[in-house]
Amino acid sequence: MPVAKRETSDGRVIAHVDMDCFYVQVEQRKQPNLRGLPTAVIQYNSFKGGALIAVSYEARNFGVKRSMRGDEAKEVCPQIHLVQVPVARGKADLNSYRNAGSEVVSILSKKGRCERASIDEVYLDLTDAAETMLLEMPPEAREDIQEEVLNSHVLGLEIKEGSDAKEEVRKWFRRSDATYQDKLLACGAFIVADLRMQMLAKLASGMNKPAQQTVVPQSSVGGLLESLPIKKMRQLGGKLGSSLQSDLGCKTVGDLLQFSEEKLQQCYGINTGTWLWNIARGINGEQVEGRLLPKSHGSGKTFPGPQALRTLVSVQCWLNELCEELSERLQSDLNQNKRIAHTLTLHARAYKKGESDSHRKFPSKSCPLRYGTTKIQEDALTLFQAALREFLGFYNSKTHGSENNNWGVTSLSVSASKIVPIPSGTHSIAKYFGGQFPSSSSFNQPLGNAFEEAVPSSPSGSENCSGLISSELQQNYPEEDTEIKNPEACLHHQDPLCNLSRKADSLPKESSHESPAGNEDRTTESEPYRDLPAKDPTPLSSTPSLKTVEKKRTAGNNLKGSCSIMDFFNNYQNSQSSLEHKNVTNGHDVKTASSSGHPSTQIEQAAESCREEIDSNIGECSVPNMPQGRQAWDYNIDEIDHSVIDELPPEIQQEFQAWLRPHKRPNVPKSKRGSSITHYFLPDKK
DNA sequence: ACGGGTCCAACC
DNA sequence: TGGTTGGAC
Repeated sequence: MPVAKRETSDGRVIAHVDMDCFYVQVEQRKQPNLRGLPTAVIQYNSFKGGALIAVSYEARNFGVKRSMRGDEAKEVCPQIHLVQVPVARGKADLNSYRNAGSEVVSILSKKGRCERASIDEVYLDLTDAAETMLLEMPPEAREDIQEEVLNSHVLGLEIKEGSDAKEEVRKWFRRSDATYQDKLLACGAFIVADLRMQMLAKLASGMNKPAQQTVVPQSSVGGLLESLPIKKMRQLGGKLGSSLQSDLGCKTVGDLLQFSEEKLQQCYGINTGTWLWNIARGINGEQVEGRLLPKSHGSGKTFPGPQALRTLVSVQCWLNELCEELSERLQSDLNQNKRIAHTLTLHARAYKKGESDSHRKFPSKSCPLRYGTTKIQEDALTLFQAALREFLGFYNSKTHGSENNNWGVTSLSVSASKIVPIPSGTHSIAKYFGGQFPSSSSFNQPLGNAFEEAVPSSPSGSENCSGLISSELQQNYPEEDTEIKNPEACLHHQDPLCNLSRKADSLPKESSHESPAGNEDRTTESEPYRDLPAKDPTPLSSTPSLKTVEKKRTAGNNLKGSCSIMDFFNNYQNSQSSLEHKNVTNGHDVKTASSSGHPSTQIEQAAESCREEIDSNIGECSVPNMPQGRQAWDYNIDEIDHSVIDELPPEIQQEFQAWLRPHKRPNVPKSKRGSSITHYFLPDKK
């Protein structure tokens, strides 16, 4: 666990924790006999021995590199142990790594605010803990300094020839004439060393990296940046970094110093320009976000070259797998963290045969996320079909149809975002969602935005905004029937015709005789309740049962999206009176409730059942977000005497600090930039 | 045909 | 504001 610590310009002590070859460490914990041996983790054994995605330091010593194939690694290092990434549902399953990453965070987060940057990378703000330690046990008073600490790299500390490095480091940490910030930093180093020992115990694997802990005093930042190659700087490893080199002639971060902030802004925009100007000076005002949980979940897979998916059935097959995984993760997020995702997005890559630009853009599509594996699968497929039609072109689809062999999908992924916590005190709601959703409790409000463009809202407010695609799906794949029961048939050999002959027949070939602009969509709208759920899992019929209609009326309020739990709270906080809102949500006048937001979801439906509980909680909602509360904050920040800040409650201090940080500004529109010579310097505009 | 994710800024 | 895209790691 190599760790770099640094002080930011505002004097905070930040640790960057980067678990190197993390996947290997996790696998070595699973198989302790592999500890200390040259090991690599690979994905997909089939092609040239699989792709290496993590390499232990023992293996690196043999010249094994990431992005080698397994076969190459064996050549370079015959004794290497290759461990495969776990596979579930025919795809890489990163869950064990994700969970191990959570373990890491849970240890680190005891010492300070954590930001989970990736599966194996965390930023940790140790300022508070370091301050406490400085008071209780200042470095100069320490007699015992751990080995771990003495092994630190201290940037800027010269170790003279023949001198004892550890002694020098010890002296550096303990020197009494150090600045306050360096003493704080020293404390940070002690804390990190301690954390690393804990991690070691937790992961129980060898410490692989030679340079395990690096301390970066403020005084050495300048020298560091002066010689740091542009490309090594975070965020500059890509096109921006290239542009900096080719257009401004910068080889190192320090070379940026010669350019004014204005110049950099002209070249790269107001925010990037300021950011560049700052980082050249070692200034990075970004604070560590106190966020332990991911903002989204995704599941995807690539289908390189010949493996490309060429039929709707095989796409559906794989989408089902991806959605199943996603749904599982959403379910655990709900159970463990009491969070609900609101948006489902589908991404794909595809090529079209016979077109010169064979990899045209495949549009991504999103829609409100309905919980329940089957729902997610249905919606994902519908999104895919919408995107595919766009991809193929509305007119082309008339002649070729989407079941043609003219396209191939080379990657698929589904993701869930807009994840918000269930308000505290409503845990019974979580319980409500904890189990599987009975399909009977659903009402199919299939997809909002994805089709709104194709299906204009009727003036009355279009209670049913589903389009042709989804309705075809519903009809051709009535529940229970649509499910591909045996995905393995698809998974093991990627033959799309996985015992689905009947279903393949029922695939929507209809799309081949549909009108280009999607006008036909409207015709299906003539059955207003077509998409409502049957109470029983029977195929949907075009003549809805009374029960169904009833369901729609009660739950129908939610169709306008004003009644989700979160919306409920948001609206409240946006200064609507709860009474007023309650009237709306409990009433049957859908129109007045409609303001914005998502069409209905099951969650919202369930929310209705829990409304009383929410109402009782809402009374305890904090008031500061109410208008009066806001006004209290409406003064000039510059007029505040900074010395009082310390006396404010921590929360307010934080808010105040936020004001002192650099603010992002909206970027200047292109038209304004393009008028000058500066557009010549815009990044990578060819 | 460098995989599978995740996050962010910019654009519309 | 929110969906969509592109980029970065």
